[in-house]
Amino acid sequence: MPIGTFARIVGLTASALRFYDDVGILRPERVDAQTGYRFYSDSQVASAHRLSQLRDIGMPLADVTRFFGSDNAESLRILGDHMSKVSAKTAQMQRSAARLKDSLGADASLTLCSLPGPVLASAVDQILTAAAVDPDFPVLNGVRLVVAPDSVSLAATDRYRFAMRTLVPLQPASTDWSGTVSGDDLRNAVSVIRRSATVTLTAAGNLLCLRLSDGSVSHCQLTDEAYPDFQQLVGSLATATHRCTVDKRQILRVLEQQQAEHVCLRVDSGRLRLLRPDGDVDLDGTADGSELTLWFEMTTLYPALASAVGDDLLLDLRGTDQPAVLRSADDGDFTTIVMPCREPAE
Amino acid sequence: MPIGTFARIVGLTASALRFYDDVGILRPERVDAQTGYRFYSDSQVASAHRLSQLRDIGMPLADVTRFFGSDNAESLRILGDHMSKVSAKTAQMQRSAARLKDSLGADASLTLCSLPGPVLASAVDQILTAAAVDPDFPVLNGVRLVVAPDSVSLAATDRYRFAMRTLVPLQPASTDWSGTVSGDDLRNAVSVIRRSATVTLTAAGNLLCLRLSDGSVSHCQLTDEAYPDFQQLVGSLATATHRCTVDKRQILRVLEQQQAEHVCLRVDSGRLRLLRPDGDVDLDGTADGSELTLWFEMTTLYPALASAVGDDLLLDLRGTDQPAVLRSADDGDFTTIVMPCREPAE
DNA sequence: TTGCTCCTCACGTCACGTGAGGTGGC
DNA sequence: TTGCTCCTCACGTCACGTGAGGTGGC
Repeated sequence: MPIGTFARIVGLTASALRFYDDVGILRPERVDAQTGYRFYSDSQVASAHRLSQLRDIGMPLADVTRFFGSDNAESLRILGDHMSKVSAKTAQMQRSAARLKDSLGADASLTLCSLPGPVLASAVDQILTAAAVDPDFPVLNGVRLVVAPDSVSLAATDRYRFAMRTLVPLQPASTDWSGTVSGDDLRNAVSVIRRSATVTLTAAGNLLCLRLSDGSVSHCQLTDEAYPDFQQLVGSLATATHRCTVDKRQILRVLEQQQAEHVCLRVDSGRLRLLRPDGDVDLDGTADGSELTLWFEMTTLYPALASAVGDDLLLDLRGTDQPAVLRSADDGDFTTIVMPCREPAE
Repeated sequence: MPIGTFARIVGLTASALRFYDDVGILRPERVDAQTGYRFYSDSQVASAHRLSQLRDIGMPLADVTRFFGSDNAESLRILGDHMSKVSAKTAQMQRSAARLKDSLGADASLTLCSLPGPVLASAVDQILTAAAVDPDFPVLNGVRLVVAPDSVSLAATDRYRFAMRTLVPLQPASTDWSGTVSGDDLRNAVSVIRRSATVTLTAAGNLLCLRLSDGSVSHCQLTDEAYPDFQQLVGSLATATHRCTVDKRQILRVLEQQQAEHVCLRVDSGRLRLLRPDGDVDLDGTADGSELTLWFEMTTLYPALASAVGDDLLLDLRGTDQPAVLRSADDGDFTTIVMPCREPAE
């Protein structure tokens, strides 16, 4: 096939293919002696496609040549080495950028509050389990931070689950403030946050600055996009129709052994049961209300239970199309709202 | 000052400075008409240094020009936009690399085990709190993975704290296997792991492949560097001299309110107490053994307690220079070993 | 004849780095 | 006189992209 057709198939430009011919990385199978036309064969599609992918990830042509000259294991090593370099470089750049942001943002920044680093890190870990990873909703990748004089709350949602944690600042804050923090930036910062005795949060422009005990500063981007109004969401919940208590350890243990993608809970004569094809399980605890069968996604319910605080949990239900609320039996600082799903078809 | 001196001070090369002069980005304060010698002033050091930093993070000169022509807030925006682009590009590259690795590593891979995604994700979250972030010990940034026929264990340590979690695979595994997984890669993968009903682990060369329910695959680099022999560490612990029970919620609550970098625990007449300058706190629970005063780093002890499973914890002590062991009172699948520290000087 | 693909060859890109050949000050 | 810094100017780098000017097949 001629160069244009080949180029479209493998995702390279004709000019790139001519260049690869010149430098000898990918020679056409046949060159017409008369016209100089290059012709490629079907069997060259695979390697040209791979070449295209290697260039997409920025591998230099010298390494690409080595890659094609090596066996599978060695090629994997070359690829891994390259990506390590890429990661190291971006990590380095992110640190430099953080220092720069710090020196720029030092003035005109607003001090929000101080928290013990390990406490904030645990809270961020808890909350981030509920943040979305959907590239279509970048806002939901973020964490909502609301600072009031005597509380700091973190919230995140992926539209199926909503999690909210409240912390008490070391000193009462002097301002009210709220913003949406980049979840990726926060995830990157959490390791160093955990290793700092205290962390002071300041806001400067579209940056949240985290000042650590050793004087260094981490930065997280803030976004201007509107975050769903979760305070209204929480406030507008209907009264629960079913109140259950759940033993966290037991239900987690049962869920850990099951492979199904959906979980079926049933309220029946004062008890909560987990329905499974290979045998139902009676759960410890109590359940008020009429008979009710609810389905949840395993990937929504398990993280909600696992990140909850304490062994005794309260689960408030409102029917099959209303949110369920999960919280600690004796502690209100971490709350999760979970949406049931439809009964799976099969 | 002449170009060479200036170059050394601001971290740029003389050749780069000549180029910046030519294109008009950074003009020397004075140019000798006779010799063409460039002379820079002290007042140019700051902006040249900033220019150097901007180039280090790969900002194009066109954006650098805008940066210097804008006010503080606008400069921060330009910087943030640039870093967003950088992050987006590396994320894209990492996804492409993952696909490539997958297509290469598909053959010759060894299936290790399958686990529910949310369960694995929670375990990884727990474990990663104990992994180091020290660039001097890159191995300790990793997570040790040990697969046996009927157990999968994850372990990590930063030399002050050691955490180990055991999971039960969905089907008994057919092999014994162990390796050290990149903590960064695992941290990046944990969000998608949590959203997959099941995850199948396979090893191919120096890669751990995580195959998700939707057919997609995430990859984590494995390292060949030797990981500390933690099984020997655990096996060689002396018998505990003090056995305490601790109410996790209570001790966390107390620690969350304190600002100090160190925590002092004291065993005394059958009780465990937390000594604080502003008043000691008697902790609920029991404590066997003679009088003993132990110090811990807040950044070591708090994450150990916060990631522990269950409300009732067992704390085994062995004196001031021996590791303490923390685990759930009725559950052995998550254990943390914590090193006490010296009494702080002040 | 028109429109399309293909060719070669020279030059541009981006942000400098590298020499060659020469000068100025201690 | 020697060694050092500085100068200009041309060319190289890396992986192509762009356009000019021209050809070949339907």
